[in-house]
Amino acid sequence: MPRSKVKLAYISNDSARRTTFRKRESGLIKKAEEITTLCGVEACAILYSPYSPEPNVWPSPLDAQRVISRFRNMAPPEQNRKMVDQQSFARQRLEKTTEKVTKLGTENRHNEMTQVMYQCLSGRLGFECLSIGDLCYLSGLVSQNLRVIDRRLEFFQRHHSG
Amino acid sequence: MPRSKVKLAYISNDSARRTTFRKRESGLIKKAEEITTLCGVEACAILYSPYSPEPNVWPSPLDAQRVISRFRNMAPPEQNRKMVDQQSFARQRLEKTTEKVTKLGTENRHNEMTQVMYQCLSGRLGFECLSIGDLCYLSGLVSQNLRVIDRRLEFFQRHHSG
DNA sequence: ACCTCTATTTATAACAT
DNA sequence: TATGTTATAAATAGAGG
Repeated sequence: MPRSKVKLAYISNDSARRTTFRKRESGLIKKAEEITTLCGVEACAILYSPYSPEPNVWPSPLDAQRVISRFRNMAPPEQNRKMVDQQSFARQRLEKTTEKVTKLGTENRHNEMTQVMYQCLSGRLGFECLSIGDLCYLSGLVSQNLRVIDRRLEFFQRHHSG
Repeated sequence: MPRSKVKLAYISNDSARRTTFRKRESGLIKKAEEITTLCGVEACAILYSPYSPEPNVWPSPLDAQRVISRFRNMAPPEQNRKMVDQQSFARQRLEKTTEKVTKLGTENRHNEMTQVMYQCLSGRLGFECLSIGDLCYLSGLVSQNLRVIDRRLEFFQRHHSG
């Protein structure tokens, strides 16, 4: 918006679009950081772009997943209970669905966290983007895997020398 | 930041914090809209606050869930295949976990979309925040439910008159 | 393609209503 | 407490290296 006012439309020039994206991406993340700090609220942002194989997930993949999970597992609205009788059949279906999603979501969440952990271990995500809590979880997972690997190594060594 | 430069720290004054949140919330969403329009990228933002019972989900709950699903179902990294032999056991566990999450995620996603649809139908989410694609999906779901309700009504009417 | 440097536009803190 | 106004800080488009 400096130098000249820009029309709010897709930038067709490839390099200009990339430059604008990089600048505005950091600006957006900065604003997100500021609002959480200033107002003490929870937030997350996910930015996909063709300029990076990975999405930019703020504040961290794990924190984002926690915020997302909260969104996904929201309880069904009180209002549903006040629905007119003709809708009771539909409401029952909602309650069944919601229950199923909540159950499945809880199960799924652990798998997701495990997946993110593996992404960190494989170097696709930097440790520096993880919070203290995330790092504790990671530490536990690493210990578990180390025990498995140690047993495996022990087996190979015994087999080799025996 | 105008009138005076503000320190980046939690605002202890309740009403000032609320005011700042409202202003910055709209600013952040505007910036998110701009970057997607200008650069043609996908993005989503979720803002939780004590000022609203529902989180502010941008661009819409359904679109956000699509972006999130893409994040959750990312394929395991190529690098894993290059891991040293001692780690192969751990890698196999990762592949199994990832496969399971992907399968579960696909199943779960449909339930999530259904859940959001019900939230819209119950008035907890405004239709105006849904995109054209979301509205088409919603339209189909409404039609389905109408058929069920019609059948139910027909049954009651027959029972009453018979 | 990526910095640095402005000229401007935009966002917004404090004030006013 | 919400909404409107304004002075100032911050973000950023385009230029130059």
